[in-house]
Amino acid sequence: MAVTLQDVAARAGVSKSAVSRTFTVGASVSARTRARVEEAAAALGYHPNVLASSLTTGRTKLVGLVSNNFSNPYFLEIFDRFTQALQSAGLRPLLVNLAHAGDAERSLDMLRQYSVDGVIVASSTLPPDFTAAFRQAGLPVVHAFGWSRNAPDTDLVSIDNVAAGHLAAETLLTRGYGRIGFLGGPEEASTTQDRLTGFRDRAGAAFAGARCTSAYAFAAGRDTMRALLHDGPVAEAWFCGDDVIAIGALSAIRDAGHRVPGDVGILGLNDMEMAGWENIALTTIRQPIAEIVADTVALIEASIAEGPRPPVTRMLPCTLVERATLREPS
Amino acid sequence: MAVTLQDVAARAGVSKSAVSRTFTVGASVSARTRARVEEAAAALGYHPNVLASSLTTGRTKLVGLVSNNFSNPYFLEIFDRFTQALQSAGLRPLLVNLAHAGDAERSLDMLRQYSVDGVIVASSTLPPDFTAAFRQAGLPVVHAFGWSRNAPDTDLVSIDNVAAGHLAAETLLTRGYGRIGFLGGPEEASTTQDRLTGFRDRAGAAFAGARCTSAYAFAAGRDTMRALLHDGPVAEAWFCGDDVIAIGALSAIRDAGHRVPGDVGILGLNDMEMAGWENIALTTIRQPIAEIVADTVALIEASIAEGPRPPVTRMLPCTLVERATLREPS
DNA sequence: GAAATGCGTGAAACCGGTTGCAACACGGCG
DNA sequence: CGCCGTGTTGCAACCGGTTTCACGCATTTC
Repeated sequence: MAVTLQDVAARAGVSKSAVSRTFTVGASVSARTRARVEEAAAALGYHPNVLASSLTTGRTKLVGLVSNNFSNPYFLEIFDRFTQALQSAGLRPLLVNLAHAGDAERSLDMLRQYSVDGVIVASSTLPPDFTAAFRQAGLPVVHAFGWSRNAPDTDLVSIDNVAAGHLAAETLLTRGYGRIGFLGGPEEASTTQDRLTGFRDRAGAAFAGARCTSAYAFAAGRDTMRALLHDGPVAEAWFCGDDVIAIGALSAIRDAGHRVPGDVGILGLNDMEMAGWENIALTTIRQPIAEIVADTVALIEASIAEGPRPPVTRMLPCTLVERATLREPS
Repeated sequence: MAVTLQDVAARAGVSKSAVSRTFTVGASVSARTRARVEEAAAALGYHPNVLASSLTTGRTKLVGLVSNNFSNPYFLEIFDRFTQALQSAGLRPLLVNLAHAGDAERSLDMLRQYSVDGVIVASSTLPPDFTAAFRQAGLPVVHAFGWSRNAPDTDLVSIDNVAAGHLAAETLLTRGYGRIGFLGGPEEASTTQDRLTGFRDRAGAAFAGARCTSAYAFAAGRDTMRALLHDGPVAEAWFCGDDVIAIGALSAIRDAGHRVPGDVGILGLNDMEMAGWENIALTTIRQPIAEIVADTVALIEASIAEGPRPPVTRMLPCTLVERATLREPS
């Protein structure tokens, strides 16, 4: 079927070893042999079988890309960048969708079966021992966009969520909103907790309360805001733990006849592409997603190349993106 | 490092063959041997190495999932479903992002290197000979959500885009819009051409003209609609070849002071999740994405299991989803 | 009771590569 | 001329599995 090492060796009139060495960087081959092999390989259209070589080298160049956020459009941007960055690094993303409850264990087995070189976990709401399980299996793991309290010894790349909470509270207060509240994502997400902590800290007496949604989804933001408008607590401005939630909340607020940003202010988090669309124009806190992805891939590469080392935590700063859902600073 | 077949064999006191057969369905093993092997495997935590077995079986259970639509949120829904469907079928998605020009060839080599069992191409704007290249390499290929004119012999699962064009024109005319136009996606996309063909056919004398955008993106829809409002052709209603484009167009129309759906009607295509958000409420034509994905995966499974067969084309019907960007039928 | 049938088993070859090792060629040196 | 070091090469073992094959054994059949 496919062209093998053997075929190339036969055609070039050399041994298998010679061919193998031609395609191994840093191996000792004479210029003459290399030329012959390369010519034969080109003529036959030979491509080394990564999987076969992985048997002896122990490297598959496969990286598990694990997530359970397949409904938040923000993650498409994340996947886009991850796949591109991995491809540039010569690594291949094996995508794992943790949609259902039982998927976690099975995925772990699966990634082991394919002997992936490393795992990137992109999510803030995974079962807490999931990341740890990889780590325990001896696989390099980097957790991006969130973290597990139960896996303090894994690499982590993320924004500083407490600082994001600070920035949010300061921003809302600066704009002259009196009572300010927090409308977070799922309660169990580490990011939600951290953002709330930072926000409440800085809001002080102006803190009007917090509510969590069931998911990072428009409907969740809309319904929770509806309930909030009906039952309270009331606030003049809300910091939402995610842009999609913020957009849902916006929709509910306008439906109820309130004006944004005059009556109510809304501040999102992420700066997903849609936040910039003119008919949404969400003021939001931007995650430096390019840097997060680049750092994550760099860490995975380093772990693969250099073996185990003490875990690294990298917290990146956020910035405010001014649009139209918050009053101008007075 | 990892537990191997050999380890299990030693512990169970049997040969490698016996262990291998225990994990091969339909192989001949006595109940007693099977029990012993299973116990040993469980005790050791053994999982067969798929990659090693792929050497002899020729099956990796890896499926290339190739796309270049990583900026259209609609595709996150598609990836979500594909990954879930593949996982349920015991297959693993190796994600390939064709963002850059040179990626196509390299990806082809790459997928061969990993000896994937099959390839799913999810896009309508790929270089036309890309799909054909897979086919020529002897790999099962299914093209979903579009097709290549140069690869008439590959499996195809898609909506009937000409019929979608018919439906669009009929719908707009029924709602009493006089002059109707088409605002399509990228001109080179097969889907754009087919939708236009169907639309123009049925619009007849009411056809006001067509314009293509540079990408499936909000900004493209917005900018093209701005230009259209400025330079014409003028139309009372537009059929947009994609929801994101439609949403961009909506934004431009409202910015220009026109009312939707009174002055101008907008009809999208896809029914992505955001189209249903109350603050967007886009009337659109729904692609039966669940069926497309299910059929695609079923075809890949069949191709892998049964080998080459004549190519299959499956065209699924679309339905109209009523929301708020088109007048009610009179 | 002997021969035919069948299943279950292990040894060994093989899948497509990599790599340790020993053999070898070559040039430079004393 | 002999010795040595360097650089190149092929052989063979190995990675972790699968599969062919022949054989042993128990069961069935005449």
